[in-house]
Amino acid sequence: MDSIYLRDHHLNSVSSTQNELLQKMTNEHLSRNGDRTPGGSKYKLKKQVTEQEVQQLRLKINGRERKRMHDLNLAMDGLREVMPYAHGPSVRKLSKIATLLLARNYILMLTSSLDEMKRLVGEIYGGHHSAFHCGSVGHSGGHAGHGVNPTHQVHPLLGGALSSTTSSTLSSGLPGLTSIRAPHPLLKTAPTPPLPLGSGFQHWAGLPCPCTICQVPPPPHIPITSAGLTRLSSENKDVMK
DNA sequence: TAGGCCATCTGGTCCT
DNA sequence: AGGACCAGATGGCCTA
Repeated sequence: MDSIYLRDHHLNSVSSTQNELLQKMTNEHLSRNGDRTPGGSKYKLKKQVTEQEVQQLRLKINGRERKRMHDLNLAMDGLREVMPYAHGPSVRKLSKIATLLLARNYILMLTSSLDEMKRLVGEIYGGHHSAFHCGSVGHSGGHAGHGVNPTHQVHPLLGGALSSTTSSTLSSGLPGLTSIRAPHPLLKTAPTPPLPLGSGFQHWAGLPCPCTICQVPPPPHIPITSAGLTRLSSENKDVMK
């Protein structure tokens, strides 16, 4: 298909400056297509070579672009996997735009949940950090996942709270909550019911934390409005039946 | 059948 | 110079 597509639709309009060779060969190709006058044997030989080289170069570039898009799609699939949405063969996968918008809302929801958790911790422990059940207080190392650090010092979600000495910053409400619903025009659809958690979505990556903090029921699930999910929603209805 | 979504090709631009 | 990235164009597939 590639070669056919190349010949029939694009090669005649090639004027690329991707590199000098391609441009030079393209010009020769254009001039050849322009009048189609048969040239001498010397020209014919050069013409054939350049045409092959143009095609090879074009295929090479196309292949790179294809691979790049495939990698992008793989990353998108990886994002879909961690999204709190129903997975499965019978469920249509999220579109790209829906995945990105849903991911944004999900991050905002997690951020607000984190702030709420910080606030609760601040209220419960009131600054008596030494009595914190999770052991010694210290920096957990930023993005280290829960359970990754064998020392298990400070719960990752609480790092910022414990580092703060005042509860004023902790009780600053839920700044991100109001922005959960993205103002994206695609989100004009009616609010969707709470999205079902995917089978792969588990609290703390499937490792139940013994901390009492983690025993606190999670905040009410914020409905994640999804954009352009009308088709998906209808499919889910069928799945739910 | 129209519209949405996607894959692919392509030319241009920027970066290393 | 070569590769990465981006946006436009195009055509196919699917659904309402």
